[in-house]
Amino acid sequence: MSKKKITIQDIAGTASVSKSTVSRVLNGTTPVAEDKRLAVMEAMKALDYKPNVFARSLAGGKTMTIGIVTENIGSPFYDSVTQGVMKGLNSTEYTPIIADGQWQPKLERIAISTLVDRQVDGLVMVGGLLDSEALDEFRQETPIVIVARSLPGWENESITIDNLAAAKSATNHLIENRHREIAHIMGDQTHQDAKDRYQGYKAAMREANLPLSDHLFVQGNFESQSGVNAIETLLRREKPFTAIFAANDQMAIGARLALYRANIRVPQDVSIIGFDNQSESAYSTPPLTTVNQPAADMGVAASRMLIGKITNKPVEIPTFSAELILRESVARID
Amino acid sequence: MSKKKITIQDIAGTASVSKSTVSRVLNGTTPVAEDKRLAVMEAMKALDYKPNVFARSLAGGKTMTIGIVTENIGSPFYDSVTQGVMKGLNSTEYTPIIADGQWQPKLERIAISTLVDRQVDGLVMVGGLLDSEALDEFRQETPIVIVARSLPGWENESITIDNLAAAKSATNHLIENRHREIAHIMGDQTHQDAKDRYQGYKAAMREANLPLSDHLFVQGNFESQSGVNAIETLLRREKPFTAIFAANDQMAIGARLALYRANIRVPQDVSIIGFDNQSESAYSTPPLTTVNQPAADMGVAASRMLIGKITNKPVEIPTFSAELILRESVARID
DNA sequence: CTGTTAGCGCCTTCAT
DNA sequence: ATGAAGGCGCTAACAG
Repeated sequence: MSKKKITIQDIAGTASVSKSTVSRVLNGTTPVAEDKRLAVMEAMKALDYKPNVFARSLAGGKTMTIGIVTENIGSPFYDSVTQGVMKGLNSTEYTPIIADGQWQPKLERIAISTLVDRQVDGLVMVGGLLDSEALDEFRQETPIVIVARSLPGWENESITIDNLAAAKSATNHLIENRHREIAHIMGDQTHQDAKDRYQGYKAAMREANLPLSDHLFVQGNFESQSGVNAIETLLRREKPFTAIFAANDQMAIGARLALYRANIRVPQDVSIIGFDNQSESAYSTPPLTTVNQPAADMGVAASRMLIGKITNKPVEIPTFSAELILRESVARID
Repeated sequence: MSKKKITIQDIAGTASVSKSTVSRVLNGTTPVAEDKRLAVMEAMKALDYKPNVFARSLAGGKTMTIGIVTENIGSPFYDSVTQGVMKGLNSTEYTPIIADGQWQPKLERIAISTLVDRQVDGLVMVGGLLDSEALDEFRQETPIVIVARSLPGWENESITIDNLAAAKSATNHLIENRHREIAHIMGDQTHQDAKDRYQGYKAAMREANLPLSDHLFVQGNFESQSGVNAIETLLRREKPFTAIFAANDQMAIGARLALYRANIRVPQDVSIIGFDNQSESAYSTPPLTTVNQPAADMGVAASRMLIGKITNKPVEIPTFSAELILRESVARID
């Protein structure tokens, strides 16, 4: 195929112009006479010219790469978001490079450093644990956008849903179906999302004048197994409950399995609501009522927002809202 | 933080040597006097020097990036593999850049081109659809390793398990539990894996002298919904079956849901076996017997193999085997 | 509008 | 063993 790499010089030659002119039509930085422009484009086509990314970066400063920091241990929810980010980048000139934080502040920091050292033109954090100050440090070097995580002080550069409101409406759904003893399986409280969902649950209970007894809360960590454990804990407490609101689908699925083992029927005996609308929830037996977060769309939005920042184009922060997906895991109490 | 970028020149200055020498200790290309070496290293530490990837690539030729081609629509199994690849790269000097083929030959081709244009030092294909010839075209430009897919002619550059054998042993497990009417939900037959699993199933049936009736096969596409549809089809045929072997967990889960809806108990009435050991399978009700593929490990191995090729180090092709994970979805017929 | 001249930061002969 | 010089491919002033 491509024997020798052809450069800007080559096409400059066959188009009888200077390198600069070629560069200009390439980047559209300065107007170029139409005829020359065409000649250049033709030459590029003919020689199958591919600009050298590295030379370009070296000379120009911009690397046309954007860094994505993922936290790949954990919920597939974040994977969807990452997919979205990449998809958003797909239609642009930017290439994503990914580094993994694995939900460990130390590694997250390293990941960001790696990316920054690689001189990415921008950074999108998919979730993450680093606090505002830590990120501020990097923010000076490169624009950053945070998606699927709410961080105080970053309202203008992050994309999230209102977890509190979503959790509240999920809980309300249970209440409307006449449930009174509603247990909550909490997510890892180091995540703001988990806290917000917990608060949302409490708010709903409070407004409905339902007691917020300690025995209704169980600590989980967003993983399925913690859902299983949560039910076991709940059962051991021997206090009645007719519904469960889990802070994510994985724990909800785990809970559902534990109930199955304990011979408790869903939804006849106990109703369940999850969060995130992962595919697992749709094919659970029975399918799980859950809260849908438009993960991929949020990712796409984040990428657009970042590119907006990079190119100094006006960016408005899109709003995303969660939506309750009604499925068979919730029954009405009569 | 780092106000101005410090270059090889700067550290050359503070270490009182020439740029060349710095470059040499940096790359270990030529012996350097121990004292100077130390001086340089100290300077680098002191100034927090970070080599410029782009300059290095421009001048040197190698870009220290490896491309990963993913197919992100579909099974989370491939995600695990990709994770593995990235993890394997993590401990190296190489940075991964990802492009997505989305299980579309056309896009896959574009993805590879993008990566090759970016002058990646190597390429790992996580799954994929392009045929041998198409890949050969790229192979000339850069080393390629294929993982989680078997492609004729690429035995020495791919990492897979023996899908046929695995499927056979899964089917045998059913047979040993005295099942005779075993249905098979096939995966997308454009995937070699799907074909192999189908063949494995048939081989097991044949060897056990069980009839291979047409009404026992249902075409699926690896997605959960196709598992649901498959059961509906099967039920409509009104031919007896006591067990199902699905070509992946997602379809198995879908099948399980459809059975639930049809009021058919698992495993009392029908047993199920899936494939891939995705987390969904472990928390299904009941948990699903499945075939485990060491996805992440395969990914890691692929990255090592690729780097071996790139650096011309001796690489031996590691072997991975699948393992049947016994869970509650299979019952013995008496 | 367009050609010329400098580098960007680093690696690599080539002498020494 | 080490410094000097040239160049990787491209962009960015700077003159015309």
